[in-house]
Amino acid sequence: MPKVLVVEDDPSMAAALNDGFEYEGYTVTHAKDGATGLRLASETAPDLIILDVMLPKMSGLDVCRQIRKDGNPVPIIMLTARGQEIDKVVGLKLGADDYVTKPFGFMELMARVEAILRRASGRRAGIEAYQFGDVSVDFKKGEARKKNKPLDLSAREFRLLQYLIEHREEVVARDALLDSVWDYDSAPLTRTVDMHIAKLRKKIEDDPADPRHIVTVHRMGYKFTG
Amino acid sequence: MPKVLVVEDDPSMAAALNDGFEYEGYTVTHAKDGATGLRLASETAPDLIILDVMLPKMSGLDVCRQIRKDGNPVPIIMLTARGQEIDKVVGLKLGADDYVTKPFGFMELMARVEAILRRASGRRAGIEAYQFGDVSVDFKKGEARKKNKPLDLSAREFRLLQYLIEHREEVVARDALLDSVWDYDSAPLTRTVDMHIAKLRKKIEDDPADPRHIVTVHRMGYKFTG
DNA sequence: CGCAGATGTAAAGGAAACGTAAACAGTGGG
DNA sequence: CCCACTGTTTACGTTTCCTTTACATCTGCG
Repeated sequence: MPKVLVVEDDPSMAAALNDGFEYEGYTVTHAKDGATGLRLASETAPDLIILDVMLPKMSGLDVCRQIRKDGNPVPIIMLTARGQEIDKVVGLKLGADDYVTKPFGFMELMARVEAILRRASGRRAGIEAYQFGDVSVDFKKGEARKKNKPLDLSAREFRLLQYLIEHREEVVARDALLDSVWDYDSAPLTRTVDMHIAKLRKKIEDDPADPRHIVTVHRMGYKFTG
Repeated sequence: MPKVLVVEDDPSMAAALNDGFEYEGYTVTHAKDGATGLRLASETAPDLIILDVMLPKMSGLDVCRQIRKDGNPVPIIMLTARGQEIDKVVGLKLGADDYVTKPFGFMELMARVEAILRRASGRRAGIEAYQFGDVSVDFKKGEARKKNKPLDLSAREFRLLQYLIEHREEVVARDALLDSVWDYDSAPLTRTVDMHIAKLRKKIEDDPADPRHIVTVHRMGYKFTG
């Protein structure tokens, strides 16, 4: 049962996060300003910190910077208002692990939280079956369906999809895929990955030209969202 | 390593259960709606089903009822939200084995799971006999028949067929077969497996050129479907 | 807008996997 | 020793699908 520290000055937002996380089984600690957040970050040793960028007095960026300065590697997710996109780069540079732009759905936040906690705990699922949208995949049986109709996936496509799902909500680099799905000793000099991504999209996406599940992150790789 | 099927539409709850069970060493399959849950319940033959009562379209109660209607005696634990206490009686009447009210601690759930699995631990061992289509096999006696006529299977063919049947509906890799049916320390550099598959097909399939029971999954292995 | 690098995607060889027959090898019985 | 039987390897034709290539399109940036 992970502990979450929410640093947020807006009472209604704080209450919403509190309720949401508690419903999901997390233990929540709440700080209304940066100084308190900083203190609780070291005192309560949370597994994760949700940090609003806009805070009275001490900004979330300062809090983040100070936490890292103290040598605390706890995962941090930043909340930014729309139009503060600049903060993305700055925040990530300062040591945040992810950021979410307000307004956001709680599900979206939870997806990131889970991805980050999964990453932090180093546990990889080894998923045997998965379902997203109208697609279901059973890796053990080597079967996939969309709208309950069989999908004809090749072996490579299965492995690629499995890897993406096991790293869902994370950006996966091409050479990471070449490493794991193929057995290349690193060599991003081929377009093979892109090729297979395209084939996969054609099979599992409703509109392959506007993919919802396998999205490309320019200059970084691909990300599965399901 | 028992298999658990989680039927839950809420992604974060599903993820929490998934992580928890995997941490405890269980193999987890996940369905996001009742129809999929129903299908996976029969296809993956889980040792236990965690079933949310509140599901889109088909309610957990309906899923439970249908599973029992299909004659599947798998233990089922229902998840109900607080205030749905009525469901307890209904659920248990419909054939659920236990129920847990949300929110709940994972420890509490695990205690019930273990209790139920201990109770239902009439674990299935190595298969002794099996029947599919017009073929029947008795591994204990070492006898096989097709259309009621004796089939002449060699010892190796028996072991191969037994392994395939014990893993029916799953894709079995060649090196897994070499490991289990032969005693090779892994070395897919031989065509022996393919050879024996061909021989088996010639004996048990109606049309060996278009096999229905032992199908090949390109680049992955073979799959028995009975 | 225009450029450079990155990505989408269709088409085309070509490599790898597979089915199968036939040769080869080991074993036990008469 | 020969034979029957089983299991393994080899060889080759066929099928599958992986990779490469080529070009169109897009993105980020000045």
